[in-house]
Amino acid sequence: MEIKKDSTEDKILEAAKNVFVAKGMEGARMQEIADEAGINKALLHYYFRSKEKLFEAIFSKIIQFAFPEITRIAQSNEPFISKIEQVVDAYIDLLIKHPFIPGFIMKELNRDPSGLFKLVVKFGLNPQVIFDQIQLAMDRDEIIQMQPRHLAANIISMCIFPFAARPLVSFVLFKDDQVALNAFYVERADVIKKFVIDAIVIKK
Amino acid sequence: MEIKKDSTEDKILEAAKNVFVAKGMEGARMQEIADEAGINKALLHYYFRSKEKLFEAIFSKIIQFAFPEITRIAQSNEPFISKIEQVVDAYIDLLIKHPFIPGFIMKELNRDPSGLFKLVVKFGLNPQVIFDQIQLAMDRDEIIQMQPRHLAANIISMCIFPFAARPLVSFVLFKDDQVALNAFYVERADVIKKFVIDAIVIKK
DNA sequence: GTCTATATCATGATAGAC
DNA sequence: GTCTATCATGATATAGAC
Repeated sequence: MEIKKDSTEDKILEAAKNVFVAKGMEGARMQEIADEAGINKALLHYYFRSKEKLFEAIFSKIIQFAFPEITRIAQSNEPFISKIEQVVDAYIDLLIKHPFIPGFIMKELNRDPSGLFKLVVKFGLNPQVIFDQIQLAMDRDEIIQMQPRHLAANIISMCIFPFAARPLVSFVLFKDDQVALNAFYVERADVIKKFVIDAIVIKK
Repeated sequence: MEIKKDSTEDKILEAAKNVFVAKGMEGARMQEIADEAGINKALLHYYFRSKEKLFEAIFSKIIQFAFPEITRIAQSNEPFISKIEQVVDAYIDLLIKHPFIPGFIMKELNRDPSGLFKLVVKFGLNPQVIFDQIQLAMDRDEIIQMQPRHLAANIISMCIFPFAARPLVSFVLFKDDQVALNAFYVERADVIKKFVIDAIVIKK
């Protein structure tokens, strides 16, 4: 996610990422992006024809980053529980390193859903593969019976929501104590894994 | 959440709610609010001095609505599990009736956190009461040991996130089949209750 | 490629008639 | 209270010199 090189185009991309992430498409100002990049507004339009095009460039980069290859993990040959653990670890790790991603995506998701969908399709996220794997684990009595979509929703929700609502979590749960907040996020991976396993694994 | 009466002020509030919810503070246009209310822009400024003030009026109404009295449920004298069930039912019921709330709050949460915090404090949400109740249930061996903040985060996440990310859930999980999507939301309450209970209740 | 200066337009806000 | 007309600002975008 570090775009930084030192060409002008890279400086613009890095600056635009920061401003768009902080303010969103509507809140961002071309002037602010230019200032942050250390250039002037005209150059932004020279490299990217319009604000819209610049935003799309940034948005696309971030989406690629935000959807890790969970389908790949899902199709591996390991036990189902092990796959869940890997997915949770992969997500929490990504979110700790780039905590701005959920807030950014959720903001733009409500503004212009179609823009996101094109990219989701383009990067080949295939939910059916995941549901099939869940169903298989149920048929094998590895886990209890439940609708695959709900299981997926539960896991993803517990991973992403505390990051998407970061300002609220910080204030309500930790009175803005950032050290405690960061510790909380690090703990999330183990907490979620244990919680899910206790909920769905069939005790023998 | 229905503001509708028929005075001009009420028409403005209703129109402003719709537009602010759909577009957010930055995306909303005074012209559009005026059109939706069937009046002209000047009247908006006559009733509410500025866009900012109008937004605050709407935001405050919605926040009051979004934080049901979970502290009240928490302090009742019922078994802990029964309280969790009531909280989940209350939340899902609210979200099904007003599915726009999470998206709206999350958008503004990232734009101006302090505005939300003032209101959260004002309406007296006290997380410590909830954590104490969770701790008590653990001390009584009703549920397994885990950090109260994580348990709360897990439950709230599973309730809210699928609504906050509605366009994504609709597209990725249901290919925009709205009937199936609505059924999914109705099922959420029972699914979450069972999931949480299986994860934390100590089997005797 | 990079800059200054400017065109063009949309928006929030106000003045003033009725 | 409600309207029309207008202002003031600030934004995206472009023209043109270097």
